[in-house]
Amino acid sequence: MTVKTRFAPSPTGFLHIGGVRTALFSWLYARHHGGQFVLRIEDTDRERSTQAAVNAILEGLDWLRLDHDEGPYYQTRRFDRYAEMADRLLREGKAYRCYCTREELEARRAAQVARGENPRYDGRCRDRAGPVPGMEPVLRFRTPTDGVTVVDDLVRGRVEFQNSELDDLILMRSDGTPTFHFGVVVDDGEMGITHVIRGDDHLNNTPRQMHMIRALGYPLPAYGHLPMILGSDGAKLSKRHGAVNVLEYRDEGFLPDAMLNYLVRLGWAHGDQEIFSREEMIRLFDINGVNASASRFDGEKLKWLNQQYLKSSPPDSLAGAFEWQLRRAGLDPGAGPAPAAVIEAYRERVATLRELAESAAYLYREPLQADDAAIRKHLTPAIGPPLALLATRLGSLASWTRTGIHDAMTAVAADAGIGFGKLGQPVRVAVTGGTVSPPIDVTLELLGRDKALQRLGRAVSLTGSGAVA
RNA sequence: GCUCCCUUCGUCUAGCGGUUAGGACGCGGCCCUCUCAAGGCUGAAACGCGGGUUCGAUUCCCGCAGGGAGCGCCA
Repeated sequence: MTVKTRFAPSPTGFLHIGGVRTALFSWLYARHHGGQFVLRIEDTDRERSTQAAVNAILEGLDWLRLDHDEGPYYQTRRFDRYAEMADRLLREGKAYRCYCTREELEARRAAQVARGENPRYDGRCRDRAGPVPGMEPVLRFRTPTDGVTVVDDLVRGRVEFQNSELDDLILMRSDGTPTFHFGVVVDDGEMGITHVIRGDDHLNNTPRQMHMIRALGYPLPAYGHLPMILGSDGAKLSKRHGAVNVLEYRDEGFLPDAMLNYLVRLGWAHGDQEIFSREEMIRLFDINGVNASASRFDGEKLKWLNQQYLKSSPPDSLAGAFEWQLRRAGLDPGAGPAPAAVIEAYRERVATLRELAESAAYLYREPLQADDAAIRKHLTPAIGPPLALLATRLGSLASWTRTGIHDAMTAVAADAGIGFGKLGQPVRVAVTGGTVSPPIDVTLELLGRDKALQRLGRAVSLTGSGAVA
């Protein structure tokens, strides 16, 4: 049997970080077993489904390169199929029409809760003789009333449910559209899904869906219910924990592989290993190793991982995303050094590509934006002459390389009778406008001779002016 | 309220009857150093509680407590 899994989001919002983890595990399971991965959009709720949400899901999966072999299927395009199956169940007596109104249902639920019972449909239309004139009924599934249903969950093990605790789910709404439960079951059956890997918020739905699958005559898939991802405070992951939309992570300058690597380690491990390439994830992942307990999302560790990826990726492979970040920051990538060189110099001092773009902005922006406090502190009158001397020496350098620059600086520092650092920081402030950058020789090399000399010259005039305290 | 699930450092986790309970993020210290990082070394930090089972429980079983999910003509 070839494995076939699916990711079945409902397009009612952006692609959530928890949804991505579910998609990842499902995708990994399929890839690990050489199977198929299906994407299915569960848009049966027409009120809340939007095209924008569909696009966000597609864009997110595409960014992460979680590719599917089939789909995307849209449930709204399969309505006639659900209707057929519904008719069949009705004819076979496995489903029945229910004429209870929402108000009646609600009142009964309230009464049940008041009595300390598990609120559920009481089955009163099960044996109703005829229709109620002028009313469109819903179609309900006739769930077995006794016995036990066992879910052999791939991550939780054996879970038992008393059928008496289950009620009769609605299959078709009074407007003739299918409900989520029915769509899922028909689709999983018809698409030949062998392993249903989803969030554990569905564990309670599983026994009911199993009954429906049997009634429909489909083979039962295996189930694996993944634990939730919580916010850093243990509460349900939401906006106030920071970004929950994957695309925000892209915008923040995270790398898709780092994202996946972080997510795969939430609930799964392979010994002490922290870094997994895509290939390793696929080779090593198995659902048996997945934890049953919920985990918290830790943005700090994600950043650390992202930097690990930044440091180990070929700079050229990061160039496109870096340039994209520059443009987002309103900078022109063509106005500065080659992206790969900047990445090379900065990747161990930033955690994200966005931070990189911010840190390296001085390379692309003209005129320089300088920090006043840094100028006051480092561009003192005393440093004026050495700076001027350095400018002269650099101006006559045969070739603009970091070693040549470094030698010139060493010589000027010696002439001035100061340590390298006493010269380095003022130069850094002069050319970057701040106190933080890669090694100063590398920084100057990156900037290029023209800009470096021009900024040095301006700094010299600053040291001689009243601008300095 | 009812049903179901979960419980190892602050966090992510390793562990699958006998370990000085390991690693990683974060945090502290030291080293390196022109700044910031990165890196190296190092330190503090955990088996929720109570019963069993067993020669022996972090590990198996049962309670309790705490946390979570579900209980819609939402998905």
